[in-house]
Amino acid sequence: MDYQFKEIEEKWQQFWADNQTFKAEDNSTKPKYYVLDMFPYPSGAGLHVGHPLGYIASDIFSRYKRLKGFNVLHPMGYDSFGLPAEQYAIQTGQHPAITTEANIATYRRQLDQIGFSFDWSREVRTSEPSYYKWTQWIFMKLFNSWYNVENDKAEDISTLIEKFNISGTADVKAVCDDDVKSFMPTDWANFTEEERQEELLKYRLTYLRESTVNWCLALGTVLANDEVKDGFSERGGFPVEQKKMMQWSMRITAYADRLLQGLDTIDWPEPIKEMQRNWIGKSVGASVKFKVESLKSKASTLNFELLTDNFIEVFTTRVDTIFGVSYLVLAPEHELVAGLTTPEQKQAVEDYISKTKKKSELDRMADTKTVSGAFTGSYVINPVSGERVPLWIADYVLAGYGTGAVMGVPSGDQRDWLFAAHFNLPIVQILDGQKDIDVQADSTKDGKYINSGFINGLTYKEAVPFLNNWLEEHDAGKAKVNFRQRDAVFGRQRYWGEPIPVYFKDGLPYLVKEEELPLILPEIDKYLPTETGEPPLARAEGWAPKDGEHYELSTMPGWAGSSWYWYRYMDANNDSDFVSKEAVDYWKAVDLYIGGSEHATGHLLYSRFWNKFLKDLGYTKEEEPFKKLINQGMIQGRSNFVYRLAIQSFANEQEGDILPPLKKSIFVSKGFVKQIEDNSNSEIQSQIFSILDKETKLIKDLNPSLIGKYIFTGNILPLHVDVNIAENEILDLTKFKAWREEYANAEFILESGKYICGVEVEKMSKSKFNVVNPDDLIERYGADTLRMYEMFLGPLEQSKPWNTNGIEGVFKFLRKFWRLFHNEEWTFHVNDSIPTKAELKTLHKIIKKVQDDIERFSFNTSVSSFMIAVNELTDLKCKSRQVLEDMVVILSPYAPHICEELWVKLGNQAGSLSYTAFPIFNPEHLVEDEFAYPVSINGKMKMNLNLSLTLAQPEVEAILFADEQFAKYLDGKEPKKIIFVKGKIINVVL
RNA sequence: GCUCGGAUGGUGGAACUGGUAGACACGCAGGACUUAAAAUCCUGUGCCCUCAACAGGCGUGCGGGUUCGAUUCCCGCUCCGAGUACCA
Repeated sequence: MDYQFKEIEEKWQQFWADNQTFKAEDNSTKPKYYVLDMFPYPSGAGLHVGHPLGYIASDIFSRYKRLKGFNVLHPMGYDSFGLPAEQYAIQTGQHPAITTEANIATYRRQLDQIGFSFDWSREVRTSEPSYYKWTQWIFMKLFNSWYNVENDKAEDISTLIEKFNISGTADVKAVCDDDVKSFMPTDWANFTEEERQEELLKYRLTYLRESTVNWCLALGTVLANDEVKDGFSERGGFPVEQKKMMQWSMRITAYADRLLQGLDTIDWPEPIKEMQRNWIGKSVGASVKFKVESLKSKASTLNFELLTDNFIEVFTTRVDTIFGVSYLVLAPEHELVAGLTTPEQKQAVEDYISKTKKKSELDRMADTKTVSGAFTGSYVINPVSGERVPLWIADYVLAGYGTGAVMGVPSGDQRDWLFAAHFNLPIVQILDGQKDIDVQADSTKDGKYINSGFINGLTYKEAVPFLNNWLEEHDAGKAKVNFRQRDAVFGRQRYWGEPIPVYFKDGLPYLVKEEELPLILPEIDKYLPTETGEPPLARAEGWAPKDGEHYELSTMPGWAGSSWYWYRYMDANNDSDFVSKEAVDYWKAVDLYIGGSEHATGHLLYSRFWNKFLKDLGYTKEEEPFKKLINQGMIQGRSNFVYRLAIQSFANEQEGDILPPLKKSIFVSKGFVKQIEDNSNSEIQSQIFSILDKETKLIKDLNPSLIGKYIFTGNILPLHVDVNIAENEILDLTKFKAWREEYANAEFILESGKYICGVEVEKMSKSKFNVVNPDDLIERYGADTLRMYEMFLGPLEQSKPWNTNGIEGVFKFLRKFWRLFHNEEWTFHVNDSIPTKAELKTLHKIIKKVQDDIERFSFNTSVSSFMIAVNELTDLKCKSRQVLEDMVVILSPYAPHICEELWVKLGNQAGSLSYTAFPIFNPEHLVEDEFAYPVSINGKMKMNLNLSLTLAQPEVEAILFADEQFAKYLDGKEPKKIIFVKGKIINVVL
């Protein structure tokens, strides 16, 4: 029978499901391999053709690894908490669990029909209590932990309490809040329970603290930094503002250095690593204290007490330039600004602050050219030189970074230079290596210091440690490392997320008991905040802790459930642990992770953080969770356009009713659009006229009293047309007329009898009619064709527009492959003949090629090679069972359904294909004894010469000079040099 | 601005360590089969010159360099895409 993909694919998908063919073994002597796809959020729109790209690649890889003798873990599940289902719930009242369930069903159906080899017995859903129980459990572990800098790892909070008991805060080196108290063990002993809890909260790895957060009014929730793009929420694009709120946060900053260092140990794409490095933003430098000059004599109204011993701390990466400081700048929001402003400058400073406030976050970011600022009237003292330095405020200093204060060194920093030039502040050269500092700043580190007091004559390398020591000795600063990364806000004022397992007593948070987990998400009547502005969970009736006042009303953010899910897959149905020790010992970490680069600074950073934390507590083994990461490229949409002529009714006459607007649309094929626009094709012009004349006449015949005629205005409107009704840019006119009622009687001006559509690359979206659905393609060509075509499209990591043109080629290939196993009458037919040399050569070429390609994730090139192999075997009329059976195994990771079918027809047991052995490459079959040497003259290829590969240069030269054709090229000249590379090339230099 | 990608026929792309540029596929053109169409099969297809063949010239974004030889390595530039942005 001809290749019946539908029947074959349904049959094998059913077989795999019934037999749990892809269930990974828990106890195996085989080496393990863990292939993971990024956790999908089951959206209502289902999968479009871009989504499965990465899944197909990881599936090919998984199937290949099984054939190579690995015990492969290849799971799938759903990150099923999230905003879209909740937004939908708000609009419709539908419980998000119901929407989510329905969406998951769609996803599952779509995934199944592509033929993925997932181990569905391990499916997880983050919104299931059996799953989020463990997300809550990890939260509790974080709450009960602190970061001990001495051991550079997280430890149970009890070890901190012990330190407090024995020596107070003296021995504690922790990553903690800035406002922790210093105390003696006796003080600790005298603290009340509330005081102790309050203090411990400042050390916990997840903590509650009043902090500035990104508040999104439209979504009614706070957002993490990575969820905000250019001042708008990433989901929905709503404005985001800064607000002070009591919030749960995760002390990810404790891990900043380890997160940074770990990047050097993992095989990830460089751009992703770079994004994480930038996000963490480590700067090595120094903090320096500038004492504030006493203002006693000048301003009697100021608070002297506050100021006398006050200082401003700045962070700098160029402490060596400190003698070049000509001013200091505070962020306008800095808390000291008000106190340090002199009465004379009060007006100017307040004006500036109110001007800054009016600027939106976005304006402030966009406007980086204009220099602005205001003088506070105060001075600070440069600790190294004792000089008075004026204190300014300016919005180029960000309150959120470093200390919110900057020392201005105009000669070394362009931004400072512009500021100084604008406000006439001194620009002092500090290195003899600096050039042209009257034109612009020179940030060089070359040369020796000048105008720099006690570091004059030193080099950069000498000056930095010297200054750091000096500052520390004089209590004026010290070497310091600063990070851009902030702690991650962890609470969301939303319903559809994991409840935070915390209740409150006397205003302090306490964990619920571990036995009470999971803390189930309660039912509520409406998915909206309460009238008093509390989160939706405040609506839950009777939802109260046994002890204490109320539960935490925020829920966890979207990234909570996805920050540890790869461990759950190792042991998905464990009721007593989030994952068993045995499972972790065996599976360890993800070997290959495939997903989009949009998770670079969110999921991929948080996951690494939780992973390190779980390792610190001894629950897991690996410092890094994802050993190798591949980013599949984005599939963009490819829109098709039709071009409608803009037609008007026009009349010269005064009397009578003018023609009604033309009901008929006239479309002109792409090739004529430009010609019409520049009036260069009179034939088309007259064609348009005659159509319009005909229409005019038609209407006037019906109603002779009408006046005027239809004319073409000269404008052409490009309109999106559904990509599914055009093929290879040729519009299917029948389908197009049926597409929209108003086009039923449309007219077309065709080129060579065809209507050619325009093309543009855009985002894939419904409104642009460029969404291609895998279901339709599977219906028409089958899953095996879709799988291979998605790979054939180009390199996995490259972004590209989807284009269905060409899928026929892959489909034809599979038919041709099927035909290899059949005779003219489509009867299955192979024989037991001994393979010929040529057949073996083809076979071993493809064995090697596919093996090499898969291991370097070059799936597109193996598809081409399969085509070549099948073309060759077809030409050789190969019917050898031995060769064809190996072909089935090699192709099976790519096109599993057709291969399963042929495998059984070849006499093998159903289902055994997935675990058979990948054919072993034997290089002997590729050994050639002849080679058609390209002969080039001066590097330009001229001819081929068939020579034995055993020949060395002298023999080759002899044959070459005896060659007639070559003599022609030589044209009597004497070669200067002959380069001979065995098996590669002969190049003659004339 | 900075960082990271990328640029090869009409199209998607191949050429893995410098060694025959354009594999494979789409599209297009011509042919076979057919009453016809679809499907299938065969042939051709980088550009220019040429009726055609032979032969030749030009060709991997642009300009240089290294080399017997460069899509591949080096220097400078242009354009496109992604990320990031007063980070002190």
